[in-house]
Amino acid sequence: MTINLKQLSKLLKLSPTTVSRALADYPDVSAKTRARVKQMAIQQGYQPNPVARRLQKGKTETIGIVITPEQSYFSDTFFIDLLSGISNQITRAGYELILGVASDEEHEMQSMRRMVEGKRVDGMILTLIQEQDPRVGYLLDRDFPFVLYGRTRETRPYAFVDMDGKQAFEKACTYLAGLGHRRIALLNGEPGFMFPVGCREGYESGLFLSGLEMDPDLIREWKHKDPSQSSYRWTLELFKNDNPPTAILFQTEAVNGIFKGLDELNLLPGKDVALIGYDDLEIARIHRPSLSVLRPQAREAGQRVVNILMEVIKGEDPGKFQEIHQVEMVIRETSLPPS
Amino acid sequence: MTINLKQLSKLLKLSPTTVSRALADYPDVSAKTRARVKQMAIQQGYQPNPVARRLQKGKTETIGIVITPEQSYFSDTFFIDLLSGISNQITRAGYELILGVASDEEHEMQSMRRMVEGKRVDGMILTLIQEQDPRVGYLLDRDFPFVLYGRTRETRPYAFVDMDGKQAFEKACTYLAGLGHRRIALLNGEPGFMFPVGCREGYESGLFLSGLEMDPDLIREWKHKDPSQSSYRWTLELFKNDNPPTAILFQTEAVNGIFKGLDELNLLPGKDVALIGYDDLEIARIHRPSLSVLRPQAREAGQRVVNILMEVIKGEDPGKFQEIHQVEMVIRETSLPPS
DNA sequence: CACTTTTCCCAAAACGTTTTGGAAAAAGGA
DNA sequence: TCCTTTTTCCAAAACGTTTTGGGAAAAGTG
Repeated sequence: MTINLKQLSKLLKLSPTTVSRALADYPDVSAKTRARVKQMAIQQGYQPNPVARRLQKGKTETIGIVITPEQSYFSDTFFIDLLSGISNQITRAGYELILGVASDEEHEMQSMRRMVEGKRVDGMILTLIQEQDPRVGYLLDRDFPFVLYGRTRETRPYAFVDMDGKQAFEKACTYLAGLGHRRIALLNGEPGFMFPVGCREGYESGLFLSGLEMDPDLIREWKHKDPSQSSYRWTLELFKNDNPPTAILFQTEAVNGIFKGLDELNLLPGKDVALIGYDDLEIARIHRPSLSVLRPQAREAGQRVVNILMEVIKGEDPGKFQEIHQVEMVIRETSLPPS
Repeated sequence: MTINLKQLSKLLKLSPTTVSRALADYPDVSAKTRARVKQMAIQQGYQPNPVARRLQKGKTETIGIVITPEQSYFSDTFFIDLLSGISNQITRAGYELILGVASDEEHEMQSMRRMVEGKRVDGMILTLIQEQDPRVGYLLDRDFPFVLYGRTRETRPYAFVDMDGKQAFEKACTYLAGLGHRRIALLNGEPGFMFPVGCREGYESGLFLSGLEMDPDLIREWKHKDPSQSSYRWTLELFKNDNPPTAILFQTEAVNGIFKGLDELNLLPGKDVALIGYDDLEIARIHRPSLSVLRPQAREAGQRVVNILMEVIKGEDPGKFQEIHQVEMVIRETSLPPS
């Protein structure tokens, strides 16, 4: 059923060397035999055994990624889009993507160490990055190729692809201010992770650029493990304020809790309170009124992550690859002027 | 940094053969040297190169799975739980899980063929099974090891782990009937897939056992690609009925659309209409009123899938492994008697 | 003690590629 | 024609394991 190189070369009355080189387009095999070899290879359905190739090449041709279920991150389209971009690009390079699922931070590290120290991968992709992320230090210490989707606090140079959360939230904030909103709240992600840091910077910068004061009472943080519940509570709390917000910025994962909170307060989303979420999840499109969002291009980002990782594996300086991608704003029905 | 077998054996003044056999607990190496070898291996941080082992053993020690983004299947906890069970069990066996992400059915097949014909995996795991599933025929034809999470229409014997959707829906249906509901609707999954078939059987059986007539007007089907939108429309349509339902059975993925539809009709979930969903997603727990659900044990199922696949790879008859797991019912706040 | 059995170890082969370092044949140049 | 260069091919080594098939030494047996 599956033919190997030796058998194929016998069929062609050539040496395995020549067949191998013909298939790899080496110039030292004549055009005629090259064509003959390729045709026979196709006819016989020959595919080089990847395991043997890996051993000889000293590469695993494999990239590793570890995900954690808690990352409600896994919501809808966003993460799967990222993964889709990653997977396709890896396949295109003839590589493999191996997946670890870890229940907590400890197992996450354990799963990564198994891949790295067990020589199971040539490079790692990291997501859901923390401000102080032990994984980054670990990989830098042993000079192992990796790329972050996101950023962390680390002085040594490393490669990353990140969304410009700061610019995104600044844009959303100035947009709302431009509509006349004066009390804009931020329901931010969990502290400890890197992404909310940028969100907050953009939010503050947006307020400043619009000549608005920052009010600590209008900033709240929800939890990854329980986005809906925590955002629900914070929504109620925001409106206990004497001078409640007329607009809220948040991550779309938290939208269910916000809708629920507003509903309980008899406030209509979009009408009584303007809303702009980060991430274009399905719920954002189908909800009535539909949700205005900041839309990161997760698929493209995933592809870039892989392309960069390939360069780093080749030996390029990781510090050269630090990309910050712009985020577009999609105005739908929940971003009207204050009533 | 990373030591290999030859270097380790030199350090121990033993042959590579003996070291290899010592580490593998062969009886033909003395207890004393075995201990010595193992200690040195740990001290030197030796780990056998998996690629070399795979080549020699003629196995890839790798399992493949292909997912499609359209499977809104990916919602929250369910799929990630399944994947978590799969991943952990695979790691425990010293194997690897490689992941393909395919945008449509064609690429799904293509991704699988690459894994199978490219000798990249020893076995495949299939999810989101269709009634007529070309993947199953393909794998059976070439006698390649695989296990389904789900079932399909196929006469040849094959291994699967499935949830007893029939029993689950029957249980939910008779429960609601027992509360006094006489008009119970079914908002079923997309035709063509296998799961909705069982749901429908259970639903009909439940009605029958409760002495209720089946009414085709109370059965609707939503689309995978757009669960919320389609279920929203069907919800509105259900209540155009002269004799509308007092309860709805459905898959929890579709709950947003149902809530939206009920809201628009000024019907209170749980109070005016009883609801029981299949799958215990986050939204089910956090919604007020909280949603009664049928809860499949996805993690355990994932582990079983892997254990079975390992047996099939060893050469066991796949027909021996056909498991149907019971589904528990979690009564929360949306399953009250009719008002 | 002489023979058989058991214990313990190892050299060599094998897995299926790619790379290295030529070598033979063909072509080009005088 | 003879020498040099180019073209085209290949044998052997290498990648790092595990398995095969002994073989020497130690232990048991009569």
